[in-house]
Parts: sequence; C-alpha cells; structure tokens
Amino acid sequence: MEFLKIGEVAKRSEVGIETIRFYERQGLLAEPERRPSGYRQYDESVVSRLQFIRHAKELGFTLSEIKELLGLWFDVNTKCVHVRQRAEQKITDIEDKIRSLQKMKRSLKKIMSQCESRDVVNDCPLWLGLDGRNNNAGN
Amino acid sequence: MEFLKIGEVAKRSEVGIETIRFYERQGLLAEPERRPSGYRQYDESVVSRLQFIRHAKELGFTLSEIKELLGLWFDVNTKCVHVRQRAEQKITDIEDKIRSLQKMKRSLKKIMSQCESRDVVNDCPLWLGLDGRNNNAGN
DNA sequence: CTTGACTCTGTAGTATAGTACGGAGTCTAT
DNA sequence: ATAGACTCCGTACTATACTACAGAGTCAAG
Repeated sequence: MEFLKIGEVAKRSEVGIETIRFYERQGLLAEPERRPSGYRQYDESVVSRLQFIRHAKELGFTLSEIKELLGLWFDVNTKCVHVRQRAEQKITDIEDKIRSLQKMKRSLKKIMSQCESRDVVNDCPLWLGLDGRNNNAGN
Repeated sequence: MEFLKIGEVAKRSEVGIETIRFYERQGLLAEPERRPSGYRQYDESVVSRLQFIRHAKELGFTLSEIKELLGLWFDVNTKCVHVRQRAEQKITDIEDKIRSLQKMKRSLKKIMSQCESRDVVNDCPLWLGLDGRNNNAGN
C-alpha cells in the first residue's frame, strides 16, 4: 500500500481525523494529493509530522509557534541567516522552559521530603521556588 | 501598608485584574479578606502564587493541572501518602517534558548546523528527532 | 451489485482561558 | 467635599483549538 487514507493517518499518529483537516486549514500540514474521488492521499511522513505537533503542544507551544518551528525546515533551503536567528531564539525559549521545569521538579521534591519528615512548614516551596525574575521571554 | 488591593497585585504579578478574579472563581486562588466596602485585601504571598501560575501555564500545564499542583501543598498537612504519589507522578510528567524539550533543542541545533554547512537534506530533523517512544535519554 | 465503513465539504457547537464592558459604589489627595 | 482613579458584580464577548454533525459521494469485501 503506497498511500494512506486520512483514517489510517489518524490511527497511526493518534490525532483525530477532524483535527488533521483542521491542521490543514491552519496551514500546519500541506494540502495532500487527492485521488480522483477527492480522497486525501498521504505518505507516511505526515505521521511523524503530526506526532511532532502533538508533542510540541504538550510542551506548551501554540499552534502558531509550532507552525513557525515546522517552517524552519522549509526555510533551510532558502534564507539561512533568518533560519539561524529564529532557531537560536527557539533554543533560548526552550532552555527557559527547561530551567523552569527543573525548578518545579526541585520544588516538588522538597514537598515530598517535607512530607516525609513530617516537618510541616508554612511556606509553600512550590511557588517560593518559582517566583519571577529568571526569565522574561516575550513573543 | 499592610494589604494590597487587587490592582497592586495585578501590577506586581503581571496578571490582569480580571484574570485574578477569574482565577478566584476557578478556585486557583482562595477568596481573600474583604474591607467593609467589599474591596479585596491581599497579602504579598498571592503575588508569588500568581507568578507560579503564570510560569506553569507557559510550560503547558492547564489550569486544572496547576490547581492540582498548588493543592499538593495544602495536602501536606493532611494525607502524606497521596501527596507523595501525586508529587511523584508530577515529577515524572515534568521529566518527560524536559526530555522532549532537550530533543527539540538538539533538533534545532541540527537544523542550524545543516543550514551552516549548506548541506540541504530531505528529512527534517525536527520531527524525525521527536517522534514517539524513543524517549529514553537521561539528563 | 449491495452494504457498511469510510471520506468529502461546510457549518455549527464545545472547552478552556481569558477580556471587556456597564453601572454602581469607594478611596484618597487636594 | 469633590474629582479622578480604583473596585465591585454580573454578564457578554473573544481567541484558540478542537469536535460534531449533516448530507452527499466513494471504496472494497462478499
């Protein structure tokens, strides 16, 4: 079987059929080939692309950010400097996210240790560990 | 001045007034004390709490997940075992997020290097690097 | 050739997370 | 004591990201 129908793509990528069509309308997926009947014909690469979208969403990227991330690849063939800049910016954003998550993780561990030692405190380590001033990435 | 009015809290936490009231309705913030006039009176701790909410949102947590995260603290005073379990689960979630972000970062760096070397390829490292289940790298 | 599962387009509805009034009362600096 | 900024509540509106039809056509196994 050369091509996948939308239902097969949905199954493999764990993304709903309606959602796939929605992403197409939003420009996250290219318009696929069609059979004479009008049925969409996908090749397998769309499955990875959809999985990427799914992961990126779970990491707090919006669809338009994801669109930009995906766009970086296509631009590789065109304007190198802009790609570099945007990729660098994205990397910085990602590093900020990682740092915040690591803080959050440390705070949770602190909660657990306090819990263990029955040492009830009045300050919540969760938000004390995560208050501002460490990152201010604007979009 | 002992207490903060909602506008001051909004300014310090960089969260809108309407949003603060919205979070109160959603149960992310406790109902604050009131002046005889009905004005809300906050102490400073609410600012950290709002900042925590803001950060957690940027990391892809939903409001109800954030509510749960915040809830962990209060439960510390009550049922230790459940807190430990939930905190452990959250830590696992966070570690998954960190791993995905690190993959994404590596993929972006790969894009940049390919861009630099003018080595145009057909496979996009971005989503090739992020498709499911090969998630087993430590940090 | 039928039948049931699948797909098409277009439109409408839902959940989440805010954001924006309107019309009233309150606070505070002069 | 009054102007201008602030706050109250309730309701309605918005943006994002889906999700669910309706009504029609298509595909493929028996």
